[in-house]
Amino acid sequence: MSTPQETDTDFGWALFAVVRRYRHRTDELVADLPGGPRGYQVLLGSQQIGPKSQLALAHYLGLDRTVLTYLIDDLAAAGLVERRPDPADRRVRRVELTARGSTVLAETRRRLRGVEDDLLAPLTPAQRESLRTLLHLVATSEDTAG
Amino acid sequence: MSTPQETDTDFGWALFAVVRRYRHRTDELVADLPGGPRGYQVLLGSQQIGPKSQLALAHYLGLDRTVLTYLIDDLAAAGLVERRPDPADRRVRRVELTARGSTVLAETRRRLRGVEDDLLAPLTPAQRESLRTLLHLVATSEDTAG
DNA sequence: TATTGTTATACTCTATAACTATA
DNA sequence: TATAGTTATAGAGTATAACAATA
Repeated sequence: MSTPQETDTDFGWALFAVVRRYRHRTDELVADLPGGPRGYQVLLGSQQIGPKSQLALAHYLGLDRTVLTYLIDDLAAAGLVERRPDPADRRVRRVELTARGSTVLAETRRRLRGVEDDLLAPLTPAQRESLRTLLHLVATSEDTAG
Repeated sequence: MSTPQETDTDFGWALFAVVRRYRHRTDELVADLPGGPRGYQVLLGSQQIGPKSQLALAHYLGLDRTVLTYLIDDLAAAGLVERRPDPADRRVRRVELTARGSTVLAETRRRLRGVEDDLLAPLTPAQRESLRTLLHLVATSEDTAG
């Protein structure tokens, strides 16, 4: 009772609480996409790293390459991405967004942005900016642990 | 190209990136607990809300009550929690931490705290405090969306 | 009739290994 | 021999419904 350290490990707790609410509200927004939330992540990742190999994309997304095969199968069948052979290495399939994939991604991002705004509504604009920046810092900093 | 909104929806991306790293480093710390990460969450939730019904605990944790049954089965078998009948309502089983459960929880929290410190090491102490506070605000604010 | 907790079933997701083709 | 991608299999996790006990 005299040690107010209750909230010390609440970072992990708060992290998962926020994720739970985020997913709860965004699941329906990406439900129409092949692969749902992970399908969206593949589209976003493809745009972010450009036309790389599936393996590179899998590493970037933290997914297993076997999972990525299924996801890309479905996204390609829906015409959102294309597998293009790499002229320099015929084993490699470069994953590229199609024009339609870009459109769908942009539209989905726009709707997700609405949910984010909603979720962060309790914060002031300055606080929102701070939270985005700090979280981005933690997300992109080098991994220091073995 | 002229609209620098690339990072607008990166809140969601950063959120999941941080969670992925957090889980990757903490999974082994809770692997010994019955139920793994979710077992830990049950222990922490039990302490946080006190001896409530399983249904109340399930709601608090965002878990399904059927999942909670299995988790509590395993935690109880390991002597970390106890199901106690509620004298006021014989349908209800109050979930309480045992002395050993409290010890295990405290020790696990201590180790998780080490991982958090590691993860947040790129930030200054002031930034860490800010991030914890802001995330906690978002996590605990009232749900405004239907 | 509604609620708490348990059990049973099926569905999804994930992890592992084996396979093909290229290097 | 090693790597990129695919396929097949089994395991874990999850959701749904049905059930028993109590309110």
